[in-house]
Amino acid sequence: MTEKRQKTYSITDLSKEFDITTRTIRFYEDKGLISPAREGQRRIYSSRDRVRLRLIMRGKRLGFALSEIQELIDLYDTDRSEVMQLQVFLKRIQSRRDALSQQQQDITAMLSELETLEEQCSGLLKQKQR
DNA sequence: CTTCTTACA
DNA sequence: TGTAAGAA
Repeated sequence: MTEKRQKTYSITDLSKEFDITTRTIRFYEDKGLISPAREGQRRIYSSRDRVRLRLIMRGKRLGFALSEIQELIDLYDTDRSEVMQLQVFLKRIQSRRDALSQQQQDITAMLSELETLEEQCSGLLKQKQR
């Protein structure tokens, strides 16, 4: 009596919910990130697919590559111990953080260079105007 | 009217 | 990823 009324969604339902186009959803499917059921040609998305899409969007926000997200998802439904899943996830987080830190340093360096260059230019201009 | 595939930008 | 085209 505890039927899990498996709610299903059309591709447009999900596209609206996540503010993405149906093209994007099919794109992710091509990449193997999601595998919705089919009713003939139509794609039928389960609540499980919906969760996956949610994970994909989160990964995207954090700047992870689709390939990285895919790996995490594959692990998620393969190794249920979740240990390996977390280990890989930690690595991803670390490398992402390293990359951002590097960018932050690069930006700081560039701002500094621009500042000195600006000073030199304005100084040179004042000389010529005298 | 909604979704699908395929091809091209 | 967006867009367009033709079929279902």
